[in-house]
Amino acid sequence: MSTERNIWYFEDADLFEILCPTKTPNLEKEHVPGLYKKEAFVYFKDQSSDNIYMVSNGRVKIGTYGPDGKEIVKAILTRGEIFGEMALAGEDKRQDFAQAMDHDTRVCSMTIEELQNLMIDNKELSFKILKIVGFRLRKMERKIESLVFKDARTRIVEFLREMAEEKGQKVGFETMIKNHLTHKDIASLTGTSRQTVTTVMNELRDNNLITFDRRRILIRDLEKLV
Amino acid sequence: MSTERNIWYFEDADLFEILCPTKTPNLEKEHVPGLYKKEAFVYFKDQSSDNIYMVSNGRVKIGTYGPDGKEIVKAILTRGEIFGEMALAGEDKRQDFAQAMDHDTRVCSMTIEELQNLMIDNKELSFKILKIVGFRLRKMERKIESLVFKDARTRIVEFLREMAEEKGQKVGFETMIKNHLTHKDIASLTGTSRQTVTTVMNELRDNNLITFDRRRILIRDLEKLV
DNA sequence: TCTCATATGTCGGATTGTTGACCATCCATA
DNA sequence: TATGGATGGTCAACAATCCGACATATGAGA
Repeated sequence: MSTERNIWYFEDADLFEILCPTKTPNLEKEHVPGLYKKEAFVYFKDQSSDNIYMVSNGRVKIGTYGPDGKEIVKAILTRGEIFGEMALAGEDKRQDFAQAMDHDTRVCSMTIEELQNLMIDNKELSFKILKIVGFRLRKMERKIESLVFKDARTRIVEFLREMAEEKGQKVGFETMIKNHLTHKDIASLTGTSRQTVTTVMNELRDNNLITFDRRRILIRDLEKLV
Repeated sequence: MSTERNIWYFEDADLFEILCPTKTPNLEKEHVPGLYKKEAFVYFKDQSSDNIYMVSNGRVKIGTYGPDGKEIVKAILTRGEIFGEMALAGEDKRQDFAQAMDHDTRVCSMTIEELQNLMIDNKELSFKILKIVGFRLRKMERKIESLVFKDARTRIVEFLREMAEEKGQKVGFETMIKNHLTHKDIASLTGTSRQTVTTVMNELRDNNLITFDRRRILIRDLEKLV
């Protein structure tokens, strides 16, 4: 634990500042965030992996396609979240696509080469990147456990809790999740079907545990949502 | 795939030297590999994460426990493979346990602090570690896709193929996998049940695609195994 | 060699969740 | 404001596979 503290001690390097340097406009030519329309792709599957990105505005969907061509959504990212970082870790071609979900989606980027050069001079940055990748890894492991062990209903409920904890705004006991996802998205993220999501969410609403409409979900009491 | 494998082996060699330096016995006091009996734990779940390990001999099972106390096997590692590396990436307490599977299991280790010091002086090592973690991440992603998309039979078949490609010995068209796992282990690794594994494997045997006994599996022709 | 715990093989019933089908609702935009 | 495509709601039928139960086989250790 004290070890832990030591590691992150230096780690003040603010990734946001590095990737989206709004404050230091001396090199601004390079750092205009990419602007994407709704549905536009930041990158496609199988494209070569040579950039790393950070969401500055809007939402970005990371996903891939199943054997039958059906889309799997792996993650939906919002401001400040990094993606495409697998390029750093030896990925050759993109395994996933990255697609803007909102109209005014802005994404900052940097080539792997640039970032690697920064990392060489900046140990804290290296550790931070490692930490980010490690964090993803743990999240992924939890997802696997969830898929193996838990039934569809539980997976959906846990997904809602996670969303609420990560991106929700607390208002007293209640937690509000904006940026509403479609049932289809939630199904894909939890490995269930669209119909099951609908059923479970309605059941939760009937039990007065949540309310929702097409653009937000309100969780009455995170503690009680089981 | 070839790219992937090249990277892996090339770097592995180095790491092996660092973690299990058999050739440079000048500091041998430190580098006697830990010796574990069958079933002995290298670390337990919830123990603090302060070492990184490499299997030198025998097999090590990485796993955790489900809500009902049932064991989930996440990976079974053999010589040259690294584990416990999440400690580097900010893990505080072990999410998994690591348990020796064979009698004379030997494991080399190094504290995170030591390794971090090495990494600070050795940029290449940092990148290697990052790649290893990234490699894990991709493997994990494939596993998730597999769990979401594919039925039990397919998952089991793909698992056999992967095992064969990673650890099998080719003999002409045939591929032999030693270190036989129990059906229970395979079930846990693929997210299926013990009975389903038995059924599928017998079906494969009936179709003359594989043969097996309790200590090895022989795949007649990797191409044809579908 | 004998014995017992562990591993494998097989079955049918129970269950979960997917699938497809169909209708209702919403909302962007023409 | 009219309209079509996307989204949400619900149902019945079906399929996969898990689970419990039980029999058999194997092999490590007494």
